Amino acid sequence: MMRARQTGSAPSALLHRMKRLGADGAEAQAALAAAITRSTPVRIRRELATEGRDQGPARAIVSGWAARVRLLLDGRRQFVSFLLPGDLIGAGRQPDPIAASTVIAITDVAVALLPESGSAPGLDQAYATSLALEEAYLVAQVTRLGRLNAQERIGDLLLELDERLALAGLAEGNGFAMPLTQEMLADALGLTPVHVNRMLQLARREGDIEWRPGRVTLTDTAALAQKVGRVPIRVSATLPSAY
Amino acid sequence: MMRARQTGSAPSALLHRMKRLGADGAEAQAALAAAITRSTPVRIRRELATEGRDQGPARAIVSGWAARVRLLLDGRRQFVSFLLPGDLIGAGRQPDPIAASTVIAITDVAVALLPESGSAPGLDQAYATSLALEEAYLVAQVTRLGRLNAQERIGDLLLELDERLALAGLAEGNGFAMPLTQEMLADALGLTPVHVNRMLQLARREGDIEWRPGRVTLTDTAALAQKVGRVPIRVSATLPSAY
DNA sequence: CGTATAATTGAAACAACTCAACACGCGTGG
DNA sequence: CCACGCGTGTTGAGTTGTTTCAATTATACG
Repeated sequence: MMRARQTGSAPSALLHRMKRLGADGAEAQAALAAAITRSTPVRIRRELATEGRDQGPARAIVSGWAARVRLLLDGRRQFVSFLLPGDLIGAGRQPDPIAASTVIAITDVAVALLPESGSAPGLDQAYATSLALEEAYLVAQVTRLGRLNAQERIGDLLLELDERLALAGLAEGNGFAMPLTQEMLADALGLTPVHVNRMLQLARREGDIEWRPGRVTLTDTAALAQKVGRVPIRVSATLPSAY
Repeated sequence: MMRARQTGSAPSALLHRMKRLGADGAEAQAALAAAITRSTPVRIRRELATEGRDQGPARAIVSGWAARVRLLLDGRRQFVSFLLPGDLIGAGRQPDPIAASTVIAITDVAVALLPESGSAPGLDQAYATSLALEEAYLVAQVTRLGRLNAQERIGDLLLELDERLALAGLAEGNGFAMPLTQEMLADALGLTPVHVNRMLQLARREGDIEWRPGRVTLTDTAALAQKVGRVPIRVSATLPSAY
């Protein structure tokens, strides 16, 4: 059940996503491609950043999944967000940044140092838009936890993951490779693993999803979106609204 | 019970906060002061931004409180965050930004247009740090909703408000003017107003807080922080850790 | 095979919700 | 100046969604 494999690498999720976010010039793409060739592997369960410590240089997930996590003193754990291929880490521009949360590799991951801000046209715009997207998804996570019930939370999160993987060019029809265990899902959704299990079964019985460990299929994304009341996320008027 | 008054204006929360975030040069302060003189009033309950619509130019709350809110289709409401005096709106740098959430005035509010990015040294740094802080508080809100129980959520949020007001120079000993109703608190904490009411009473009985409509007193912030397991938020190594 | 990790099930307990009624302060208009 | 209405806070009783605990079954992997 423990899959240490990377999930989704493809032509390159990072190139794909950054292009969609505005880094579509040849120069920017070349700089990113160069960064990717120099990317370093990070093993599953290793930390990419530590809460309260130096954030380090701006980086990107080239392949694999990671998660932003906060640990409470008594052992409770909250997954704040998931980092998918093409997502950025620490792309903010303030000096001496400190990580607000720990980032941990959920699968084996490849990480690249991001080209310097300003080193190619379009790059800064893509960084800024990525940051705005990140914040928009945080807002979505807040409403998910604050106002959705267990069933809705699960459906909504799966739709978000699908949406974001599509942005990175990792759409695979109506489902995707899914390295999260039910326990991780629980820690992301503010639920217990037991309850996540029961609600997943319910969703399966109702035909909303298929679930094999390691892979989810969303039977009908539009219907599911309607069912959980999800609206797609947009942060820029000039960006396609597909995600 | 309806207090339409502004809460907290003082010498100027915006100047105070931006100075603490790195805009401490005379030029930056002068630019901000000029912006403040040109600030416009916004009435309670009016919107400062609308989800899905153009975000508009970067602005700051000069006085009063606002909130970032998301409305679900069936009427459920989630307060994503509160905007206090000195907080920024739409300080991201991506082009054609779209608001990810509606911003609504909780009290009468004064709003100033922010000086252009790059128009004075230190300004951009303060903007970036403010953005990072905003994200850190979003992360805090996620853990609050995901992993804290009702009692802890209330204590934790009150401590955060205290912390942030202090950053804006609006600390008033051990309490502060509090324009939020219990219903708003409920919508921020993912609870029902009834339950918030009961938990507030509990907190009062246990001596953690005093509550008069319009004003909260935190009897012993350190003890309360310990009780709810709260750790103060930091985003920059060069910034004072006081908040 | 044997061991570890993940998924599943059942029963009982609990935190938080719902519904409905009531109290209170305050501004407003008659 | 009083009556009324409205937003807010408070209370009680019953219900429900989610948790807890503990045990069992599947699945991967060496």
